[in-house]
Amino acid sequence: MKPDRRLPSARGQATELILHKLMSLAPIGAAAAAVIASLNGLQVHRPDSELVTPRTPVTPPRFLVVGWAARVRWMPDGRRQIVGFVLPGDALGLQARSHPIGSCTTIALTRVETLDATPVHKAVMMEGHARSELAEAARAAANLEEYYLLDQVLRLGRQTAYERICHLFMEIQHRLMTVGLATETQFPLPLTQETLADSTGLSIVHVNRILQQLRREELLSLRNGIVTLRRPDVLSGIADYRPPDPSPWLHATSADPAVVRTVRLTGSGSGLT
Amino acid sequence: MKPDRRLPSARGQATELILHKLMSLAPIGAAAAAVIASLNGLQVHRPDSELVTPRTPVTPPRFLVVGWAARVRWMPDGRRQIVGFVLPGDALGLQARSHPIGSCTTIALTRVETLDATPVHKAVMMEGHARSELAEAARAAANLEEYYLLDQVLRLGRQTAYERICHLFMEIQHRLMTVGLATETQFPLPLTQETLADSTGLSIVHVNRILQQLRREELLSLRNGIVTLRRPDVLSGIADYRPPDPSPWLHATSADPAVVRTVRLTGSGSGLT
DNA sequence: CGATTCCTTGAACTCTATCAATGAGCGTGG
DNA sequence: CCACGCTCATTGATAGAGTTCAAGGAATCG
Repeated sequence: MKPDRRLPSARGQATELILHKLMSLAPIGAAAAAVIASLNGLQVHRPDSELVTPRTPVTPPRFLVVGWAARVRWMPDGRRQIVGFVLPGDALGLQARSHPIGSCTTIALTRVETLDATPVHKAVMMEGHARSELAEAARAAANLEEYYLLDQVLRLGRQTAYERICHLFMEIQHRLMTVGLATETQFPLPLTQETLADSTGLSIVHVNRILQQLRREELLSLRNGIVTLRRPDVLSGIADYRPPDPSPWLHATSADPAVVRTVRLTGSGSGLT
Repeated sequence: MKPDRRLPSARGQATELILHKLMSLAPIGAAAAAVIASLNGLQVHRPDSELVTPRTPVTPPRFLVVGWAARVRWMPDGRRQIVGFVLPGDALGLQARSHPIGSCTTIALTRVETLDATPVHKAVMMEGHARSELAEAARAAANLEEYYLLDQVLRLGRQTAYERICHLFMEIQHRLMTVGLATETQFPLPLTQETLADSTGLSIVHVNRILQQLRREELLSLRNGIVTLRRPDVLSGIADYRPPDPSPWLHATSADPAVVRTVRLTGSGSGLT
């Protein structure tokens, strides 16, 4: 793997991003935060490389911190379906359930950077002290993952092409916002229309036409891999988008504000090179 | 709840069914088998009743032992999507991840009977002795559940109506066979065509036409809620159906044959009244 | 026997896929 | 610097898969 020759604070930003996400899922104390801050073992993966291979346990578990990946399922005739996207802050193979199975491959859609999540995995396993905070966060993350999977089923099963695209964009915007990589109206979308088609169960051509329509209607724009939501309210109405409500998972009081405040994400860079 | 006024051995059959399924997922020793055999707290649920309500923890966790249920997601305009079916032997809310979330309701599609799974839940939680066998089985069951969810995504995203129906039937046949409720060529299907449509993302009318076609081609028949696969090989070819491979989850040697032999399911009754 | 519920069938329509071709952007090498 | 090859986006024309509307039949039940 190539050495990391970018901003010196790259690793720090990465761990902050993970911490930011976990804190949105469960209260995270100083001890748990220290575990996150200690993560290292940066790996860089080239586009199209396989991050997770079916039937092969993920060794070791990792956090994706830069770039996008997708869980993909193939049919023998070449059709493929993207089951879900893996975005910065998401884990690969952290939950035992999460990956070894599924017989679906996870591939990098862009250049991807991952961190070794073994310390978190260990902390989760030996259900010790405040480390159970990490266990709770991991469970919440798995719940979230399932939530997005169910959203995907709803999109594919009962929404029109138009609704599917809107819904997917709202989901991505929401997910990226929780890790500080999107604003209320903008987010990076480093996907080809073919990838979009494989996620929404549509043909490339039709994805293109829906995007044209959305632009024509001035609901959004998409240039240089950046989506701008011009009418977020209208879009979420079209899609009937409902963001997941994390509150049911936050059994305890929400995270200590003091801790939260120490973790300010720096700017809203795209996180995509 | 109505008292159970059917075969005296009903509860015994139910626990055998669960044991049968768990043994297909992980080695189950005598101690763990005893936990299963001790399950009680039979409840009867009427068709259309809610077994699991979104945002409400399942209390207590249960095993479905008779009948069919479905996890359902609604849209405000009345469209609904069935995310997956819950068949005899499946758990409701056993895995922490499994249900409290998802914001999807589980409804009984037929008359349903459930057993209180609390003893199993406790055994899984306090990761004691051979009880970890139950934990392993529970994890494997959760993996399986995810597998079926991914199959559903593939069906909805990239298969034609014809393929979807075939694929779904192969999945159901396979799942019912693992609990002794189906043969190689026959299984009960207590679903209306509307339910089938809501699962496959199709319209009722189109489901009807696909079924007509499959009958006309003599690939299967469907009468009185019984599906007969006349050409299982052809059907699984059409659907590109691949049954989940449990071997990756069976880390240890397969279940003790002596124990297996004690658990003979009685006949192949439909289990559906 | 009427009232439901579910299944079946036909006809018209529409959404989405497929086929085919063109254009824009980009990196490479001569 | 430009030509070439490549990938990706775009557009039109056509075809097909699946939906919607509407109505009739079969089975069940009180």
